[in-house]
Amino acid sequence: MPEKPTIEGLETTWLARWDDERVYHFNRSASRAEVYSIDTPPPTVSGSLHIGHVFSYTHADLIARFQRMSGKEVFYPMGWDDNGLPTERRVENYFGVRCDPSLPYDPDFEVPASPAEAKVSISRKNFVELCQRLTATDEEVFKNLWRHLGISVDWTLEYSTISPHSQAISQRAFLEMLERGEVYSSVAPTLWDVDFRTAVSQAELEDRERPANYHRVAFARGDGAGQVEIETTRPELLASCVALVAHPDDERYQALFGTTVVTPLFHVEVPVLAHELADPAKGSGIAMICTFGDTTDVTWWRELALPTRALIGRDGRFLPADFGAADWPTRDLAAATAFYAQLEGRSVNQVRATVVDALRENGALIGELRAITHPVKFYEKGERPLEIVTSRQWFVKTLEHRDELLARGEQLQWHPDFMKHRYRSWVEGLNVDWNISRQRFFGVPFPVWYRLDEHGVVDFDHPLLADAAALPVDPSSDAAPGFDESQRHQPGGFIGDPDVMDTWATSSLSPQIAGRWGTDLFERIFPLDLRPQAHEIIRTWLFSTVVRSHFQHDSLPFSDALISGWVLDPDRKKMSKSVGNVVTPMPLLELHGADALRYWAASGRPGTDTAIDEAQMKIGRRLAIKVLNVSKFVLGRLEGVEGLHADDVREPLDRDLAAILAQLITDATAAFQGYDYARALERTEAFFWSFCDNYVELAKSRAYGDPADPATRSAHATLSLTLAALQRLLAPFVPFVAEEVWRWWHEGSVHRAPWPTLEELAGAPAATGVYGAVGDVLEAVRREKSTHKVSQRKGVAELVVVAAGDLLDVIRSGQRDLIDAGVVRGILYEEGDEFAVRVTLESEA
RNA sequence: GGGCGCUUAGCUCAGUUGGUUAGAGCAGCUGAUUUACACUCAGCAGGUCGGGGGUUCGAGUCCCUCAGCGCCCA
Repeated sequence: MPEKPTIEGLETTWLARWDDERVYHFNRSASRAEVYSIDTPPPTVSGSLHIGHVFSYTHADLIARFQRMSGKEVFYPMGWDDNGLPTERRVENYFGVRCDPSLPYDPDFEVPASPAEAKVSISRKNFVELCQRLTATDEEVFKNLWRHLGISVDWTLEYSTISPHSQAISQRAFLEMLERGEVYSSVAPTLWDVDFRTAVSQAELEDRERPANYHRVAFARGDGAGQVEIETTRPELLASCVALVAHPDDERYQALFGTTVVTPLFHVEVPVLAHELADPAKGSGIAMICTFGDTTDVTWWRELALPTRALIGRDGRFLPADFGAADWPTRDLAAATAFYAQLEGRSVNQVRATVVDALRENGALIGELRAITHPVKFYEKGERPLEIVTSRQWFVKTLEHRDELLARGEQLQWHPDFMKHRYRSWVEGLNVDWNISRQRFFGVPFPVWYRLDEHGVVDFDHPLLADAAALPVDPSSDAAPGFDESQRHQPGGFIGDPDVMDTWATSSLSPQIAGRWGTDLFERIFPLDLRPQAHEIIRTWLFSTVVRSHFQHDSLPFSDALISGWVLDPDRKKMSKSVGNVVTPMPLLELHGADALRYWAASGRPGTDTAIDEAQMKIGRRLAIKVLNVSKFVLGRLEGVEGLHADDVREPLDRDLAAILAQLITDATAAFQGYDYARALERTEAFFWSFCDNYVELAKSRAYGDPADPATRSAHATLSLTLAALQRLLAPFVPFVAEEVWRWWHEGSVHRAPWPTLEELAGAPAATGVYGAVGDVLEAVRREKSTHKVSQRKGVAELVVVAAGDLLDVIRSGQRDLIDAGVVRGILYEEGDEFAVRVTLESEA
């Protein structure tokens, strides 16, 4: 025990010792019943470090430490989600490169010294190498933060979602789903980001309010008898119009249903149809259906069995149009073709301007444009509105399992409970199967190839599957089973599936990856006990993990989900990059210390958004310092005192404190078991400060007495038992200082010490109220001294306590400590109904 | 449009199944002074618990309703 204890330097010391002693090492021989397993979120390492990370990872760590002290063997891995689009984008910007999969690998490639405006095109393999290079350094930064914060993961269980192991697991799971018919590929209209040039899934969408204009456009009736006016925000898609649609009950259009109209400019005859998704209140109540302007168009196209006249390509530019083909007739082929020639190859905005000008010129545009604001679907990381592009994609069948997935949500224990609504409303709102293919580069490839027939035509319907023993495979460089690499792209040969999987398609297997699915380890940890995560990824990570486990294991992947809230900026505003109010954790960690940051994080209850509050961190730091000081004092009193036991707690005041401590242990344990770490902290902290300021002051004089005196021994035993309990109750919250003070008088780590129980207090003594009653009297004495602005060491000439008889007896039993702590020269008791204390201070002389 | 959460002292938040004068910390104010701790200790002051209505002997807590803030889904 140091002469002058300080919290400076504790982090460095204990981080190293914990490593040396393997305090957080998971014992792989433990049985499932002995294990508490945690499905740690693998953070996206290419994202910036964020104070939100500190927040939610601390919450998980609090539970991990509680469970470890409760005797569980804690499986607490750490993963990195390094594959996927965020990494690609970061690599493009960081190195100034762009992936062009048509280029050959250049083994001598060196990155530009400084990223230039014009990006250098490199091969896929070169690109992937750069991704791996950058994520390796990013992961170090994250790891450094977790370690500094005292997160008690077993670093030997580290994984990354792009590692060969993860790829093998991900590919195996995919092949098994394919075998069971839970995944399929099809050519379908898909939401598409034209900048990233990839499909995106429903989970990655977000609506953004955008200004737009309603254009009123006249269509001639097919029989020449007048015209029909529709309103559209996307006149550029006029050429892909396949029908008009109105609500079946709409009086205005009853006569039109079953007839045809002709599109202006392109002279294409299209039917007028009825469908209940047409909104009579929107625009003129009749809309044009294009293939495809939005997801409603896709629904109409499918349900009304309309032809496909897709015009927008993967790069967002207009494709050639096949006017005059069988399902694309026009009454004026020459005019349609001539006008469309001005549109082909142009962007959406350019086409819109050209079409609107032409409509205005020929009189089909009616009146002025009408400005509106409406929600537009964006890829959450994208900058331009999503288009709908028809392409081949792999889908997981979620829609037909909706009811089972809803039942899984009910089966899961949510903390807080109301978070289950997020899951339910998401699953209820699913409208397309989960698209897991991405037309990108840094990800897990699909382990499939396709035959080419003698004409070089691809047979997508009979994919060639990788051998399970060969996983992981990369079909872009590994030859298909039974083929030779020379047959790639050759008639009669094969091609590899060009796509990679959605990041969530791999991270949804975090239990299988971390738990080494296929080995005995997996059986010891699955289903996991806890999924800790933030609420914004319920619809992605949590949902997708439930889907995979449901299909693969017919089980929930974990029994409990602990959902953390958001960290708000100090003004309670949501943090975002664009607003520029994102707070990075390292400076705060260095300024206030890990225990202090953890204390702040622990005060944020599950599911509750919490503002960054440096004042709260300072209180945590104060708590840590107090733990040092009170431990030093108590252990100073106990020097040379041997063999203390709960039976030595004899004095009424001490026994009552022990009773209150027993209640605290019961409460804190129950709170932790219910995942309410914040409540456990609040209770423990309140008791701790009362112990320091009241009990220690009351018992101090006794504690300085003769160790052989039973009263002194009682104080010593109480101080010892209480301190030992408090150090452990606080250990999950302030692990560094708790470890420091525990080791002053114990062998081994506090983080492997048993969680306090009532047994160590020799059962719970009955509460008598002495501690509270004596405290009330002491408070009255202190108030009197404060009011008279004299030292608390000032003597009290006479203290008169007025109370009911039984209460008087209680107070009398604590008299000795009260007299010492209050410096009381004389004490009198009076029977009375109203509790009162009269204090006469000693005169100045 | 459907749903969820929040609204308690200047600020941040506790208030378990309805039960005595509504709690804590911070900030503020007034003091103390060093045999664990100035990164300390004591004390004081501060609230018609968002508005309205209802149930009840009794409502911060239950019910209805309105408002504001935040979020989820469509």
